[in-house]
Amino acid sequence: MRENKYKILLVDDEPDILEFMEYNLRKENYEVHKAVNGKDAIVKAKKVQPDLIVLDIMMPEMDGIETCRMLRDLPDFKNTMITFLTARNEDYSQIAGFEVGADDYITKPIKPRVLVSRINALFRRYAMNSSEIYSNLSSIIVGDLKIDREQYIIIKNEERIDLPKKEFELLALLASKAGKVFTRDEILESVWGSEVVVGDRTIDVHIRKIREKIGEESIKTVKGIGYKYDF
Amino acid sequence: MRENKYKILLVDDEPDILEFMEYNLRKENYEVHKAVNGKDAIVKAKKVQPDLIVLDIMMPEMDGIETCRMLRDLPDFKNTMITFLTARNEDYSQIAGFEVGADDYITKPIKPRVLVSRINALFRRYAMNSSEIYSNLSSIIVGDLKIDREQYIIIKNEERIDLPKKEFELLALLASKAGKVFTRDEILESVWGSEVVVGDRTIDVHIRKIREKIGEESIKTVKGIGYKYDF
DNA sequence: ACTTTTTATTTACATTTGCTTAACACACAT
DNA sequence: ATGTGTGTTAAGCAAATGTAAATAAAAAGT
Repeated sequence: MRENKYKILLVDDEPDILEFMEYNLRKENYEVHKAVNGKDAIVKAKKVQPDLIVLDIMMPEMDGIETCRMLRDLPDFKNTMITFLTARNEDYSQIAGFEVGADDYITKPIKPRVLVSRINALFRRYAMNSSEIYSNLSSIIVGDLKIDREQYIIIKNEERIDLPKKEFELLALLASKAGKVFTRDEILESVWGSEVVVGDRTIDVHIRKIREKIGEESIKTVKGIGYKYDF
Repeated sequence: MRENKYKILLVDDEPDILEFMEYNLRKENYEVHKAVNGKDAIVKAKKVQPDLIVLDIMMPEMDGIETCRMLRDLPDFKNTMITFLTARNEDYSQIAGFEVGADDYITKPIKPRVLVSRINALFRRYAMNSSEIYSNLSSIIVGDLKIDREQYIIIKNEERIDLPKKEFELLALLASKAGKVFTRDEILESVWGSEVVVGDRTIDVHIRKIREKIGEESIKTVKGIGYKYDF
């Protein structure tokens, strides 16, 4: 178990929303801090060293994306979880957001139930990543899946699954940071490399084949952005 | 059993972390030494000849990966265990440090329990490698195969098979770590040596001849990666 | 030293496998 | 309706590996 509470920093220019989120997250026993703009966020973040930062995208002066970029440039926050708060229809800002290194996003209007379960899920994975399960460096374990780089096989329910190279690399990427949304560009960059140019449907087809082999549930589509491994 | 304690060299630029780890490892009866940067690490390592070196990746001047590379270039530390200390959630592209020859990694923040059990596990493996496997150096047994290095012969089902040198070395390599996929490069490096240049089909032909003699099943092709011995 | 035999490598092609594409279906939002 | 993005399928293509036979190199025998 954990000695002290998880720390969350909420960043939004609307005090009502801050209050609302704070109320719901405190109930879940998180330690909540608040900031009302980008600059404030950076100052507070340095002070409290939160485990998770929730950033509203639309803010006057310095928006969430810019704030995220600045946070990621500071060594302290290279590995802090960051999730965006976005209005449902802002496709453009969403896409820009993930290239800056966000892990997840939550859409407005915020429903308490969704907010809480989403954040709980993030912390579940976060806890896993730092625990002993990682004892063997050549294999990643996430949920009921074991990805063994050394043997180049996947194990699910004691059962071995062989995947071709591209499928393996793609799954390994998604699983390397469960819960994080990977944009199509990130996937291409990482699995195919920067020079290679492939068609629009290539990733989808690979995703489909992986789903065929390990089940439909684990890989979730995030429309307009990309895919994430979830369990 | 072992007459004297295992020696561990801890390398980190933050004295607090050094102290913290030292305290927990001494309790477990390890002999602990410390270094505060890469250069210092190499000096101390030469002096104390540790069994395990724990290297922080993020260090000013010479980082952990660079230090590891330099250590591995010294004949004394070719077989010393090295593990990295890394911030959690660093995706595995950064953990490319393992190509430098690390044995494990431990994530920060460090929990005493995890640290200790992880290091104990490493020494358990270490002890195995230097006792059972090496004491028996002349013969490896995997599945229904016995590989006798001394006599340069293979025994399968009580039956003696002699293989020419290259085929023998190749099979011995694959069998030395059953299940592990050896890339073509690893095979070339290990069986042919780094300077030798041979054609594209050379390995395949040898694999084919081995399969002809010991059966098709045991050596599996992993397309795009290499071969593995599996049973 | 020369011949023979064995082992290693290359060549040229066959075969297999996996990757990508194209064409269309579907879902969802405007 | 129309547009945008993703799902699905099958087919063609390309890359990686398999294979046999020829050649080269090394070892062994005479």
